Amino acid sequence: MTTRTDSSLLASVPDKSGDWNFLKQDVLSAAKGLIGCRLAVRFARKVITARIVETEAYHQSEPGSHAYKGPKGRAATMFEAPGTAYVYLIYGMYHCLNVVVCGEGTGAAVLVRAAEYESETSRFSDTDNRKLAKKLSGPGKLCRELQIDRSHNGIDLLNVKNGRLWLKPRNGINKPVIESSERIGLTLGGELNWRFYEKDNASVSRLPPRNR
DNA sequence: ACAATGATAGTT
DNA sequence: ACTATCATTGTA
Repeated sequence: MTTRTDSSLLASVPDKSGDWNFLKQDVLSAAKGLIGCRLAVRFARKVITARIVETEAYHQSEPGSHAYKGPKGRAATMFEAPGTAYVYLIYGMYHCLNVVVCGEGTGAAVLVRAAEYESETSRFSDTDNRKLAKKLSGPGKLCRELQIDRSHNGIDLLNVKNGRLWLKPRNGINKPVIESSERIGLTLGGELNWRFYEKDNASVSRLPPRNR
């Protein structure tokens, strides 16, 4: 409830105008910048929006990334234009949604690990809200719930028209408070703190690892 | 702790 | 062709 002008708060306002240049910068800036952005998904009767609260960065320069071995097979999508969707099947039963970042010809993407539904939570009970908060909390759960699969691989997430799936910039003035940790579930590249999530958000998929 | 489930990449 | 591995999750 502050009334004076705070320049650190105003600094994030340009995101509201739909400036996606941060996706074309380094992969870590892109991963952090996507926290707070919204995912819009068109269903038959409505458009659902969900606010991204957890991401992971992947880059061709490190062995944890599918792009490490070059633009072959499924990883070819990671070398396409920033804003392209990279969707793949994992463990035979789940899908993972990534946003391709950096530049065309560079293999880099940001895994969308968790999001929260944007609206109509307050009129439910606390227990219902806790359940709702967990619906999109994990890369596989998010894709299952939003019905995202490999048919969405390669689509342009920055093109609002005629799409089923697209990105919207941050809404609101405050920048999310972001923390980082190691990426989840990797055997290679596990030492990098390339996972980013909004502090204290109930929809984040996991707490940071206890040991260091 | 582990099973479910299938694409992928590496090895015969 | 065969096999191990997986950017996961739900159940025990």
